[in-house]
Amino acid sequence: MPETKPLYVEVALAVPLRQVFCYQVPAGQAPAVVGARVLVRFGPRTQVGLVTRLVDTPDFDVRKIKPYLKVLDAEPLFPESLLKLSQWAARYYFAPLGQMLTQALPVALRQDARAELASERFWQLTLQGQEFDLGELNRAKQQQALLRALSEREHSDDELGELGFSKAVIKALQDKQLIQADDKPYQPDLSWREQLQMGEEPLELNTEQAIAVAQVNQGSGFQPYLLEGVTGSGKTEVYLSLIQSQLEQGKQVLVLVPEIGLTPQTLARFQRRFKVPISVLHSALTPQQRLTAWLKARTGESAIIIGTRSALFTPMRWPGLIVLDEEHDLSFKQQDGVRYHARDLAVRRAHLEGVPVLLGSATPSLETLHNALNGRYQHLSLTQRAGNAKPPKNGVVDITHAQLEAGLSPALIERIEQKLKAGEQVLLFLNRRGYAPALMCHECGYLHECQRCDAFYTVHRANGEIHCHHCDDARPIPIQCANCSSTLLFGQGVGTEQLEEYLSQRFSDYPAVRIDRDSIRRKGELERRLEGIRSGKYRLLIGTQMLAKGHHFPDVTLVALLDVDGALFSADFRAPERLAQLITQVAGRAGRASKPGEVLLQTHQAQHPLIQGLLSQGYTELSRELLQERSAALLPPKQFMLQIQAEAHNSQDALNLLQFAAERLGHYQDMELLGPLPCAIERRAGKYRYQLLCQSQTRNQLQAIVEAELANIEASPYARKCRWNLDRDPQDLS
DNA sequence: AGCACGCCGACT
DNA sequence: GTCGGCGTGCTC
Repeated sequence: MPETKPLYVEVALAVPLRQVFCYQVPAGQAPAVVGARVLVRFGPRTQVGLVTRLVDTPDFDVRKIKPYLKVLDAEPLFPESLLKLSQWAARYYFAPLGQMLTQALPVALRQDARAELASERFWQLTLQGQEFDLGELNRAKQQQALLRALSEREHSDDELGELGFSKAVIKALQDKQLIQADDKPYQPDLSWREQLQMGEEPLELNTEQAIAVAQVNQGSGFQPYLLEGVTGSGKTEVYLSLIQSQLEQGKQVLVLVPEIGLTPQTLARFQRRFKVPISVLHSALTPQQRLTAWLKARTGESAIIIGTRSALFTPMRWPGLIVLDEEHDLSFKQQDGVRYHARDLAVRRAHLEGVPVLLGSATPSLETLHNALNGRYQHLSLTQRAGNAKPPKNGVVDITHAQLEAGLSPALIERIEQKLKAGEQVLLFLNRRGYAPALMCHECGYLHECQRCDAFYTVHRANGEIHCHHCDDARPIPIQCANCSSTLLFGQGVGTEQLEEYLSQRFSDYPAVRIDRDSIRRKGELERRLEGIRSGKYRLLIGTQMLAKGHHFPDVTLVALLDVDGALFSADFRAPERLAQLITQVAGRAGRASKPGEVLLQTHQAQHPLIQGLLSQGYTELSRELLQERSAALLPPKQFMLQIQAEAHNSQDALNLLQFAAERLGHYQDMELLGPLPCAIERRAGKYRYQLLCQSQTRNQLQAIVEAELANIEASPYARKCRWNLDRDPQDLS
């Protein structure tokens, strides 16, 4: 039977409509391939879309179908596995395919950028340049140096940039006709696959590490692993060893890391170990840089691809392994657009690619732990600290009746003093930036409140502002109370800025350093401060979340968490898990083999079961108990959750939609509903926010019910009167 | 989401 | 008289 050529293509467009659109193949042309971008006329505008299917009989009025304007890619942008992954994710997260695909692509490709590595420009001497006497350029040292470099061999534009030659210098020599450009088509350098060049020799693995490596290497095809390794147990060495095995087979490895600061450290360590091309994808790249890294992964030139959440969608020509480090980290969950979880999609991708996926953490999420304990994931454990380092000693400071100074109890101040006098470093963790979390009037007690949010202004002394952390509104610190005009205003509560100020006075002989979003605004400031800590210049380290991630401070022997009470009574069912992870992670920043660390928690709730459990058993055991509690309470990961969030300037507009959704979804026996409830901060940037929580016993039930009802909800008159979104497997119930 | 169309208030 | 407010509807 002769094959009929499809005359139409289905195109996914970046519009929030849960459908694809049909376009005609222009007369006389071969159809665009699935996975290629096409330029189309969409209503009154022109858009870039992705071909998802070829069809010969469209289910749309043929007379209304327009031809597409132009094919942008001769080849699919993605391998089939990534197109499948995007389709799966769009369905799972109840998102339009076009939106999911758009998020999966690098920004440059969402427009009509060419999906090919540009030809490389090489510079070489002209005949005139070869005969040129360098002495004539004694007054232009840069030009002289460039000529000298090029007289040895030709260099590419990029290489010259790395050597520090400016465009101006190159241009000057070109104008003098001493050098010329030669554009050569890009040729991927795949030599790493022939012969793997090592840098540093691998460290010797301990027994547990060796077992973990052997287990993964013995497996074949798809298999998820949880690598549960206490801090300091050498997870990275296991990653490196597994990566080496893959590289030796000519396979690429994708490494996903959390969003903050970890990338340079991890990158440096990988570069020291392997002399292979590494692509790095993170948020600070320009669209063009990102595209280049993406393309080098696709051609197979990059042996290792390191990146944050969205790097999950980087194509690989020879995929071998996916590693996701600090798998419990919240930054793997996308919080706008399609709210996908990079950890869950990494497992899905590994399945589609037929490769192993390794999730690593000292404090695994209960979701992953659940999968490991029930056998869906293979469970690998590292329980020994490298070099026999002792685990930190934990303790509680009950501050029920204590007189606090800048949030510090006398007992803690004394302990800090002892440590400083002994020449050691101290780390103080306070998850509140700014000077004080509120501005209070001494006469009338008024707390200065943001006009657009249900929240108080945070006082920032350094720049003389009060700042709302929820809507970003900022204004000068008022001189008079907004309520009674008194001038007796003071900061209520303690933030990192105030803590630093206090400690700098109290322990003026010991330099303090603060690491939070405010203090490291300037580029390179974080690196400078971390270097100062490593070199021992700073003795007192003060920080927020930021200090809890990734970095290790071997000379710190006392870690104190100043205020853990807030999280003990949170409405979010994940709060205990998060707090336990945070405390364990912060504690893990400190100490080394010869100097074990000590961890102190300041709390009004010294007897709280979570605190006690954590102190007596540690995360490994406590997490199993928390998991059982979750099961008993029929919460995730036992059951499956969808959060519908709505916001509007008029609260009723948001509530109407959620009530309508609750009414529709409430017809199903297999669906349990909670709400509509106000969000933790009900009004934010002038909008009222509510949520509806939907739960089912199985993923499939949830999928089927929501799929059946979504169109109805969307078509309701309320849907247009508010902004709303779906968050499957929500991580943050605020 | 955009963008056009459309139907009512304050301006040259 | 028309400039422009944002409500409603549509996009292969």
